[in-house]
Amino acid sequence: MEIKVAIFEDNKLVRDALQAILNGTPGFTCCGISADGKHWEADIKRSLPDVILMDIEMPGLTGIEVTQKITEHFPDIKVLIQTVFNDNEKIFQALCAGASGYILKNDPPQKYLEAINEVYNGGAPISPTVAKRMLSFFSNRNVILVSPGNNDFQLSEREKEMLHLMVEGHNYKTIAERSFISYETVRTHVKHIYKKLHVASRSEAINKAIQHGLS
Amino acid sequence: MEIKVAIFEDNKLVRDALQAILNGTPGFTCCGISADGKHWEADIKRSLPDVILMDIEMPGLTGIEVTQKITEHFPDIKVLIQTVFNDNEKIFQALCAGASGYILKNDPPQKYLEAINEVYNGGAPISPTVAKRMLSFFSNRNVILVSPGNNDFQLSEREKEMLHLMVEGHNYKTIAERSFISYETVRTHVKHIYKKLHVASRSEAINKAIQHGLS
DNA sequence: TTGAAAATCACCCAATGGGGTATTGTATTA
DNA sequence: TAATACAATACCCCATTGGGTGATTTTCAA
Repeated sequence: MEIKVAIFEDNKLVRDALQAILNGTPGFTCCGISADGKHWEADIKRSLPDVILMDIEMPGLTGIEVTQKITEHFPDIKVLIQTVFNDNEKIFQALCAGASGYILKNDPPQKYLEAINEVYNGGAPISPTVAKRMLSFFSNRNVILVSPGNNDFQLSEREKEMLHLMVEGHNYKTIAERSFISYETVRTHVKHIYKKLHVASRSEAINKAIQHGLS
Repeated sequence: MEIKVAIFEDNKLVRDALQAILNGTPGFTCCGISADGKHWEADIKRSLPDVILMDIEMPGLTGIEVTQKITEHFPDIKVLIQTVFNDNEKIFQALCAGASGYILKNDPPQKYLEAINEVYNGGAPISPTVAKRMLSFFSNRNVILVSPGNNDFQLSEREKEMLHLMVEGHNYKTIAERSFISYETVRTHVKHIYKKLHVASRSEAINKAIQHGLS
């Protein structure tokens, strides 16, 4: 049984090269190629891949966002992210996106095939350089982990704005000034927020907001 | 030049076995062994290792705490953590402690030696199982990154407790009940906290506490 | 087109929070 | 031993916040 691989990659040269390598190697098939993430859902439903090779720097929807959506909607499909990891801040976003492995963009083709095989078999291939960057990124940091999802408190956009400003430590007056609305309107929004979050004070609201990633 | 390795491991059998392997292999020396982390600083200053093999589950000071202190005070010493990683929550604590690599406790001796060699040469060895756990741990989580250090607001222990309860959303009354002190005493502590943090309201204090990892 | 949210503003009253000041005992340290 | 810092307690005054009630306008979907 061949491993069906779909490619998301904006560079045509790289895209074609990867496709050629995959189709030219026994055990692998390239079942789909996409230059961007715009139609990721349709692309995937057509190609039905086992493994997706995802470029992290794509125009429009980034590879991170597409990976997030794919792992959410198609948890059985493994995503292998290829990156240069120049941007340090993106490392942990990419980590949280739910990919199954990370390889470097200038790893040799043989590494690509090994990595694809490894994720297909439930492994988690990480290139040494990527691993090193990951560790040094987390080294001596304080990180707060937030329970996933459950963001369905039905807060309106305006209410989310208010809550965000509250989390930042503002009071009614400064929130009103920043939002160009009256003090009393801010209070009304906040009352609605409290009802929706089932809390009765500012600090409880802030706590809940942070705990559920509403900030 | 031989690589000088110090061992932190509470199990005597494992400890002796590791020592024997290291001393029996050309290129490696065991320069120190410790059954716990109580005297980590003296131990290290005596043995002056290049690499430390750290057991994560030790009595007293945990391996995570010791690793944190070592990487803080001796940034040139590489720490290689050996773990079973049964406890999922510990993964990211271990990550943030600043270790240079992670291997599984039941990896074969050959893997140990390879890993020690790899960290010594600036690499970041991560056992496949550990890598898989790490990725699945971060998968689809929201994470808040916090600026490191700068915790020198000179808060007393009691004040930190108060602040912690405030961050959790409690009011004066419930803080007083939980801490078994009076309402007015809580208020006094909180006033002191506000002065030390240079804030003037609860939400600002909460914000600052989270931003600086005081919670 | 009619109704349901959402967004805006306002007033009242009670509860909570914030700032100042003061006293007492205890522990640590110079 | 004296000085210093911290913990704990208490009171006053006023600012801010929380809850209720009510109203107008807009927007969006059934």
